[in-house]
Order: sequence, then C-alpha cells, then structure tokens
Amino acid sequence: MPASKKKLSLVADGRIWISTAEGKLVGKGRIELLEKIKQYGSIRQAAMAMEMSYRQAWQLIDDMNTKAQTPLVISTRGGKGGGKATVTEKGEQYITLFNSFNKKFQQLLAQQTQHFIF
Amino acid sequence: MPASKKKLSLVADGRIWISTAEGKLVGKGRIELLEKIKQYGSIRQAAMAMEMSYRQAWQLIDDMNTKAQTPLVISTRGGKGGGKATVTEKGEQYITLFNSFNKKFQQLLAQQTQHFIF
DNA sequence: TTTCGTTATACCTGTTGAGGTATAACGAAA
DNA sequence: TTTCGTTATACCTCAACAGGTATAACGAAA
Repeated sequence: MPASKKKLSLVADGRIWISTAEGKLVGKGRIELLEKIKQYGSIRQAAMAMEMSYRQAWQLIDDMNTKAQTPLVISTRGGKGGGKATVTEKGEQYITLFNSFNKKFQQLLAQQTQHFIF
Repeated sequence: MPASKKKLSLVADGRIWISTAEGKLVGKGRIELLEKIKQYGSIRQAAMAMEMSYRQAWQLIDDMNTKAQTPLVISTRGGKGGGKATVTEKGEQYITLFNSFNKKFQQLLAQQTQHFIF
C-alpha cells in the first residue's frame, strides 16, 4: 500500500458539557479543575497543576458560581497560608454527575468508532 | 419562588464529529452542507441556503476532500449554469454514517438530561 | 466570440478573545 | 504591626481567526 493511500482510520470524537439557560456550566476542564481544588484546597495550586494561569482558573470558577444557584467553590483570602478554596457539596455533586455522563459518552464513542471500520 | 431563585434547569449538551488522524473530517455543519449540495447541485446555492459565505463553504469542502482519501464533493466550472457540484458516493456514505452516530448521541443527551432532574 | 453564473483563489482588515502582567485586598500568625 | 501566600480584579497587548471583497478561470450555449 503506497503511503499516499495509507488506510484512513476514522474516529468518533466529541465533547460534552452540562448547560443551564445561561450556557455552559461544567465540562471536562472545569470538572478537572474542581477535582484539583478539592485535592489542593487552593485555586492557585490547582491552576498550576493544570498548567493554567490563575486568572483563567479564577474566571472559570467565577463563571460556575454565577451560573449555578449554589457556589461550587467557596474561597477565602488572608490568614494562614494566605487563603484557601474548598469544593462545596454541590460542587461534588456536579463532579459525580458529569463523570457518570462522560463515562457513558466515552462508551458511545468507542462503540461508534468500531462501526467505522469498513 | 423568587425570580432570583428560579429553578435551575440542567441540560446535557455536546458536539460530535468524525475525525481522521489529520483532525476533524465531518460534523453537523459539514454534513448539512453536503446535504444542501446534494439538494441544489451547487456550492453557491448550498452556501446561501445555510446563510454561509461561498468562501467558507468552499473551504469546508476543500478540507473534507483533502482529509478523506476520496473526494466527497466533485465540482466543475464553466458551461451551462456556470458550473455544478455533486456529492459522491463516498460523501453519501459519510452522511449516513454521521446521521446514525448523531441519532444515538441525541438519544444519550436526552436520556442524561432526564437524570439531571433532581 | 460574447455572455453568463459558477468555481477557485488571493488578499486585506477588523475584532475578539486568550493570556500575561501588575497590583490591591485580606487576615492569621509570629 | 510586619510578614506571607493567597484571593480578587483591573488593564493591556498581540496574534489568530472569521469574514468580506475582489478577481481570475472556466466552458457550454447563444
């Protein structure tokens, strides 16, 4: 088989998220951010772990807290350690909800990709 | 219920496409474009029907034809009517393939959205 | 050989949004 | 009251991209 006619492999791909009427609430990146905040207790450290600027992380959190009725992340500044951030119970719920949704989606992608093999 | 606490309705949302190693091959918009070309036999008229510039439509088609081994659209210029465009058999196959994939995806979204009602 | 509507392609420009930098605010602990 | 690391927020800039405009190429029909 010549290089110019190398077999074309097709892959089912996509992205998912959970929306409110105001638009996107949580997707893969935001959920990962929540998980890192839960792990480190700090927005800054979570951002660093994801190789994302603090500014960007903060904006994502602010957007989530604005769109959801209940804050998903609560943060305080000053004091020991300079400040901290914690994921609320509601935030945990979204993590669980999205991961379950995403698992089913990944299964669909894998299944469909199989169908693309002629 | 005060307006500030209006019930938050969550929706499972997302986008899907079929990729090659070179990246995105076809998604919702491109498939719709193929269908319009099939309908009108003209890139320009298909673009107009989708309220898209000819330029953009042409770029999408060129990208599809480049990434797929076989052209999905064949076009000729000059002659009666100024030129024309037809969707190839391969193009038709992608329309069918994607629409089937998309149907299952839409079912997943609907099903998941049900789960979001607490 | 002129007309016509389309395909094909080059070029230019404004915008928007991603991202960095800078700095104020904060409060517990020392 | 000083220190410290974080949260919170303003500001600026540059590149990438979307999108329009312009124009060449084309060939059947009149």
